[in-house]
Amino acid sequence: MPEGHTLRRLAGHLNEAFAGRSVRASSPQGRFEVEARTLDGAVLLEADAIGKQLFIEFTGERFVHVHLGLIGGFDVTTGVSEVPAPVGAVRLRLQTHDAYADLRGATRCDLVGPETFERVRAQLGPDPLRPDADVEAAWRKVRASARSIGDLLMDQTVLAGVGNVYRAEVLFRQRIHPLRLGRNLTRKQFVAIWDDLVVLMGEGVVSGRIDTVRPEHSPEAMGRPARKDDHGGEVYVYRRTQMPCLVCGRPVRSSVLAGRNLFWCAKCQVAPRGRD
DNA sequence: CTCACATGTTAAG
DNA sequence: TTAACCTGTGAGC
Repeated sequence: MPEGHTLRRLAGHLNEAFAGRSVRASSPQGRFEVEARTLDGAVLLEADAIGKQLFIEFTGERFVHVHLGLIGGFDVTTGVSEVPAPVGAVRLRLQTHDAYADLRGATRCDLVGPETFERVRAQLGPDPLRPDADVEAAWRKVRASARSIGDLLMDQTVLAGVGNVYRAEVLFRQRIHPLRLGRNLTRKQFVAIWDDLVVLMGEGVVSGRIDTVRPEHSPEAMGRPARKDDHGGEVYVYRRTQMPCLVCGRPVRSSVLAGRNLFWCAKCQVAPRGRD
């Protein structure tokens, strides 16, 4: 579920439901009881996402800092005549008379002040979903790095919001092998990656899915039956190990880099040689 | 039904 | 580098 597009979308939903309203806060499961009790009845000013971090600002310069981790979810439901009893392990519930939001499985849900908010924000790289994002700040780090671009794209201090799906897909779309070193990319190549992320992640915010396959490679255009991916979208290489590449037909390769699965096409994304 | 694995991150070894 | 955390899903028995 949660790459940057999910959090930006979630911030939007929270604002639609609660911005400017007094909100009841509770922790039915008990994990965030102290935080909930402190905020209960306060006015929610604005929810905002920076990369994969979610900040919900309440009156009094108080922010709830949420990170969904790998499996967390924050479901927002609006327009109900009656708010139902929580089902399962709801860590934090926000509600009004006609809307509620349930947080489950999050790794972080901290009540913090403006100093912490600024500190966290300061250590995150530019977020492709934010209009004020500074692509040059990311490029400066990439161009000076002896690490691979696959590694760098997942580093939230280099670029905030990209996860394993967008990493695999944007590198395929730009035909750049994930093990190419950052310092060996051209500025043009990196800017192309960035610009593509802006488009892809922006579409993800609207659709709530990750779709990356261009029309000319779509199942219809290629005469294949449409296939449903379990993350909900149509993709080129992510979790398609051993399946034929949608462009050249060779089997998609995979390996593990820094504890995360990496996916690429060995023909479409030419492997680096020597020191790259 | 049980088990492995996942769009993530942190902390321990 | 590995384990740990938290939950849902799909594959396999």
